[in-house]
Amino acid sequence: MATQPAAQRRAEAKVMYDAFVATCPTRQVLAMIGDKWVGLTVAALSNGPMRHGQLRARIAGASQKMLTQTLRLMERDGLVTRTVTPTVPLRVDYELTALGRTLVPVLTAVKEWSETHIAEIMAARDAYEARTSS
Amino acid sequence: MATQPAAQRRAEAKVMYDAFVATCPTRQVLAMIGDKWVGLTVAALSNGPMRHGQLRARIAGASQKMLTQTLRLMERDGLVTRTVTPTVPLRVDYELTALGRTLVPVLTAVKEWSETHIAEIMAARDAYEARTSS
DNA sequence: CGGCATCCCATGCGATACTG
DNA sequence: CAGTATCGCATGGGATGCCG
Repeated sequence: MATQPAAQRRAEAKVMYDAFVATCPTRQVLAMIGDKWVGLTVAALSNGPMRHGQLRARIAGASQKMLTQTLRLMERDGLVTRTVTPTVPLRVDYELTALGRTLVPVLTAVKEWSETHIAEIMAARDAYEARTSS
Repeated sequence: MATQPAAQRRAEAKVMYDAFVATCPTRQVLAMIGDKWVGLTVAALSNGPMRHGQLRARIAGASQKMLTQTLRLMERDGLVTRTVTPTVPLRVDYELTALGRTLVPVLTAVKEWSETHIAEIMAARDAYEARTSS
């Protein structure tokens, strides 16, 4: 079948894109903080260490699985420390690292932009709905 | 079976969470800019209007479907304008709105945080790998 | 050229049940 | 109490082909 130019170009582009993503810090970080639960977790921990169960209660809506998964991810990326106290029953505390705390202002900036512009966004959505459903 | 406390509490918590998310500006915005392609698209358009095809080439890795979908979403949220010139062949230009441009500094802040701390993150990942695969 | 509809696979994520 | 494993549905997103 010789070559399949279109498909091949696509494949190459994808590889290049993947490589790009792999080396682009911003994309990685955006994926991280854009994660469904990371933002909330950082916010919850910004007041001090919390136990797994406390976080569960604080975040309400995250399944236990998702919370664990999110915390593991954040631990891996050096945003939180995980401290196990092997008593019975077990006790596990999570705390923001120095790196994790530097993320707080960034999330605050996003938060402020959000609160400032949410009304415009909602208005745009309403206008869009009105325009398209006519 | 009277009531099913656990399941019921879960259900209620979920409803409350959904309501919370629906009204929490930050979560909505985080979901928006955390979207796989929105960040790159804003970056691409920050230099001026671009045509659909140009964006395709610029972003390389986004399928046509995803690009269109992303642009629609951004149009809906009032971040970009979509201008159709009904020539043959068709020509469509996208441009950031005033609202869209206010988002640029926020993304820039994220970008700067990323570039500053990516090394730490990578180091944390390596350390984590080394620790867990031992 | 740009957009939409269809098909289809990969992944995300919740529910549940079990282990330490 | 914290975590893991399994299942199953819902969604994301790519490929392709047709229409304006």
